[in-house]
Amino acid sequence: MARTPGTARAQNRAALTADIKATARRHLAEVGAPALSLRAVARDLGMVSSAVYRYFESRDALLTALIVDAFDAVGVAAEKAMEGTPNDVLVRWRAVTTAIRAWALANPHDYALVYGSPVPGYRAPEDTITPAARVSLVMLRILEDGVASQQIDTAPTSRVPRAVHADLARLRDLAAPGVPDEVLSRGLSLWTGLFGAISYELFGHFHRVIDDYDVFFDHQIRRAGTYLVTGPAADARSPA
Amino acid sequence: MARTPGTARAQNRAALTADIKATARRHLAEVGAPALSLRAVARDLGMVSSAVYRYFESRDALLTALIVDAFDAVGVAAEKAMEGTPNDVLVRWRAVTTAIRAWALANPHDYALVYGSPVPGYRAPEDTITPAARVSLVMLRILEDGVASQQIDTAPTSRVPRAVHADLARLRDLAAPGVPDEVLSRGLSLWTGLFGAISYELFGHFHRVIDDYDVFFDHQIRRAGTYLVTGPAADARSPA
DNA sequence: TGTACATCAGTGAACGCGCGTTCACTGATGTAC
DNA sequence: TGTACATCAGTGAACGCGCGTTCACTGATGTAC
Repeated sequence: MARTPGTARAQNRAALTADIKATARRHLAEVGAPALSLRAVARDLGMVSSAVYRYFESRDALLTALIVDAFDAVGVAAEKAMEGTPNDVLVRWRAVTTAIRAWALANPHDYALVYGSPVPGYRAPEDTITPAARVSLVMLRILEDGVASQQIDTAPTSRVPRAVHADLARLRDLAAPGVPDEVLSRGLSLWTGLFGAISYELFGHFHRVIDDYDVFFDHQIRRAGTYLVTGPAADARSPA
Repeated sequence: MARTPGTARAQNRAALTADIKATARRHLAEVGAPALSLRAVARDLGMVSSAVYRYFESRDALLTALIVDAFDAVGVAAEKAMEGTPNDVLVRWRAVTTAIRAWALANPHDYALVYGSPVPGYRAPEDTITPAARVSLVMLRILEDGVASQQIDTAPTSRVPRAVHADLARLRDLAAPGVPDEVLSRGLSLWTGLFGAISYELFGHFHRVIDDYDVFFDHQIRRAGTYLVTGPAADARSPA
């Protein structure tokens, strides 16, 4: 059992690392990422600022940890929403997107941290790529299962340019076997659209335009789900 | 002619105000909004930091001016793209969205300033609302003309919840006469989707997924245009 | 056209503050024999 | 089980820096008569 706990020192270390991150997240929620201060975090924990350097090698390293955690959190939210749903594209799409939005509303600064403007001067290391992809894999899974069970109309509706096909093919091989260009393309469009909708709401661009965001979002998501499954109107289709 | 020029002092004032803004924009492009420093701007102009207070009452006021300018700039970009186009929804949609993306790519920090995370501690005054709306009016105009000329399929495809209808009705009365809920709803969805797509690209979320952004964007925009005009597939339509 | 006064632009010093990071150090916890 | 040494956590002072904003001031530009 000496596996997780380890020595008392190691335990303390793990606990304090978690404490620092938790405090940093609280500060993040108050002042935003660019103003996040290592000294303030230390002060809040009753330790001297230089002590934090035993746990995080720099302010950027702390930010990276927060970013990784945020990506993981939104990934977990999406995965949980997916769990236990039947293989019904509309149901899953709605459950997952609703969960992502709910997470964003509950953690606006984490959302802004990962989906808002990049923090100036901060360069994301490679370690963030895997956690960042997590939430997208849920989406791709919906597409995959939806195509496999023939819920999603896969008929091509527009010519896919060669360069786009190359990108989609790579993505398909990597994480979405069996999902044709047509559906991947539709899916990516809805996916970026989802984050556009959440950002618009969260960053206040619908101020005085939309009053009831909950209902509006759900309505838009249902529309999007329909489009995902059926594609555009038949009269717009030009066989490839 | 004493209108625009005015006294020599007033001219100097106008010129220096413009210089300060221009310098601030340059700094913005280098360090981002949260790190924008009034002192650094002053230094760069060879003046003492307190002198800037003759022109902008605070750092926030300077930021507000930059925000207003950015909103105006993207609005102008969209308007210019719209000018001279025939009343063809697909052509206009493509021209306008392409212009907006081009502006964003050319001015990433301005884009981030207005469409990215809000600057922490900064509260946008009401003066930003009108310039912020400018670019959206172009979109609404496309819808309006497209509906009036019967290019856009207006057949309802899904029940619009009451709360959403209320919001859409207000928007219609304000800026989009004659555009039915169905089309407004579709349009808003594509509109937020546009900014989602640009943000995804600009903020690096498609790193290692999409290689050729130009082609990808254009492909997605054409898809979206088709959807805007025709709506979802007929078999998905449930008459209201 | 000329003078007297008011307005304005820009200066320079100061206030009070916070930041990230380094470094030599003390004292506690762990490890090897 | 006990001792000697190595590792580590946390301290406190310091470096060097930058920030927004205020204020009393000088000197130039404008305005009214």
